[in-house]
Amino acid sequence: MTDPASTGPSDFIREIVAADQATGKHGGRVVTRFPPEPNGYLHIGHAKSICLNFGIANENPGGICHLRFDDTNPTTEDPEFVESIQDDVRWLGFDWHGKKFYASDYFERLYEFAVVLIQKGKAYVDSLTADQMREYRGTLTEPGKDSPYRTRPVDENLDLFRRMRAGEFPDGTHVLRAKIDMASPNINLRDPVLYRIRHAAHYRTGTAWSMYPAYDYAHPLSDAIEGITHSICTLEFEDHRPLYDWVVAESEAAHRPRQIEFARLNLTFAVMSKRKLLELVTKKLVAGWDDPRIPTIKGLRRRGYTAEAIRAFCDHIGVAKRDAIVEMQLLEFFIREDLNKRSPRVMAVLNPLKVVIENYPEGTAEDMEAVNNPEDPAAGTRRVPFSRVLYIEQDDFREDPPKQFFRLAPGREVRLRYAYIVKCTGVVKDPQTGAITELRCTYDPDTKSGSSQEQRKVKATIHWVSAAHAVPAEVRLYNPLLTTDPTKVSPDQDWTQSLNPQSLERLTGCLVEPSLKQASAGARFQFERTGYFCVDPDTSPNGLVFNRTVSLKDAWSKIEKTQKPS
RNA sequence: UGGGGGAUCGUCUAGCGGUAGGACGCCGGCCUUUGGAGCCGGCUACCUAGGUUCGAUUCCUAGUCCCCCAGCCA
Repeated sequence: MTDPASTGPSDFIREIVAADQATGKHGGRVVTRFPPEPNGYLHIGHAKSICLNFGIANENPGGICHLRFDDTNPTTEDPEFVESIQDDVRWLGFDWHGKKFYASDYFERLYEFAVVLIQKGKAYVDSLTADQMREYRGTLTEPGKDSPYRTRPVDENLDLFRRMRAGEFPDGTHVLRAKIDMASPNINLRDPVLYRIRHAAHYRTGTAWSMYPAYDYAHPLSDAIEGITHSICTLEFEDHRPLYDWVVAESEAAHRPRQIEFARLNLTFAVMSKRKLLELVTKKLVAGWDDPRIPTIKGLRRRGYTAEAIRAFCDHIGVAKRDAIVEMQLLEFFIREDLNKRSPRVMAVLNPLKVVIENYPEGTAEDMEAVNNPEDPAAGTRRVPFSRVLYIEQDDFREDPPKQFFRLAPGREVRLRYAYIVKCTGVVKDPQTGAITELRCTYDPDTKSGSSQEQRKVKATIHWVSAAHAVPAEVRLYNPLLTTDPTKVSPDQDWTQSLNPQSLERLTGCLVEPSLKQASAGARFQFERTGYFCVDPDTSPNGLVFNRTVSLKDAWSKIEKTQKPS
């Protein structure tokens, strides 16, 4: 038996690559590419593709994965996106080793290929309007019919195409189309558009061009030019493959890449479409591309996700052709698993409840020794100040404790983590509202953490902070952005209606242990018993701000739910 | 009612004619100064119907269901 941990991911695409390597199909070369269009930020779905393409390249000796910006539509693309994409790929831990390309680099060569196509009688300039073209295209069940311009002489096509480039015609007046088969049952083969006129400035080529190549033309040729061996894309391009192959073959490129399709990633309760993500950002329904509630790489990163966790997730969801929706819990599992090993533990009280230890001397404090990470002895220990007045979590006290509630209640004992066992002796309430404002407790000096007298067992240990030493902080809790399954929302209704109004909970009165005072943006911690948190860039000298990356698994909340069936 | 794909535990995924496996999740238990982590055990699946075969999730046939395609988006 081989150790599954040492074999790495395996899937049908890697099998194809391995088979090609075995037969020497590409002379031992493995060249993949990640080809984003710079019209938005990368999200977790792109991460799957990145891990696949760069992963395959990394696994094969001499393999390489190109980063190519598929920038053939100047109206939606922007250098801001180019920057963010590069940043995200690097952050995820991948390197294109200088192989960074742009489809726009190939515009001149693409033009030359197109001229050859025209000369061969394989492409023509069509002057139908967009509406007419739609009519001529036919339907799913009826064949299309030839455009009257389909038989335009080569010389005229050449002249028109040259003048399209020169900018002589307004948008929409002409297109260059492949001459394939208007009766093909595959609609993509019914003379697809190769070039369209667009008098728009391109972020890289400026106004040099007044027409731009279409994806179906630029993409296969870009792959061929770069010597891509395996061109991996998502399922919706499956029926474009005959066109992909046609373009490569007709252009007589020296190299023949193979397109292979796989199912894109879907995640429960996550907004994954580029269109919707853009809508959230532009309508300011979220704070930006890095809002921790959206599954962009920037959002996940700000939320506290690690590149390692995202990569582990991508390696474990697999690559296949069936449509699938991965449960968010799986992503959460991988971030918990990673953070459990690496993040230092601290005590932080999110919803403070004041506790006075009546028999503890006033005006003094003692330092308690706390373990930084029980999973990593090398992380050492730290000192946490303890004193007479503390704060504990409101959830850790119940005046009328339900069954199986092990925490503090009148007359009950709990251990204060790394400190003493305390007993609740009294409850102080607001005379007007009846709300609990303070707990009175006594402590047992013989039960100090780590002391030799420490024999007594209590059912629960709770976290705390010392009132005189604690540091105030804001804590942001994130809940799913969508209240309903995104795939269940009918296309004609406004999907933003299903946004969860409680997706962001800002807790402003939190108190954290003093060791956190100097924590800098990006630092990750486990708040004991609560979850994993990271310092948000909004943190300033005026105050700490934490994001909850993910909660800890919570056995009590499950018990509680079964107790009160609603 | 054209064409292209796909159907295996609740979810994701393996299987390549020979005991249907893993992960997440869920349910028990152990352990625990985090109701965390860890450990142990359990749960649930081959879309249907025929056929080939000693033997079918796998091969064949016919169905059923799901996804994608009628942008001058990618």
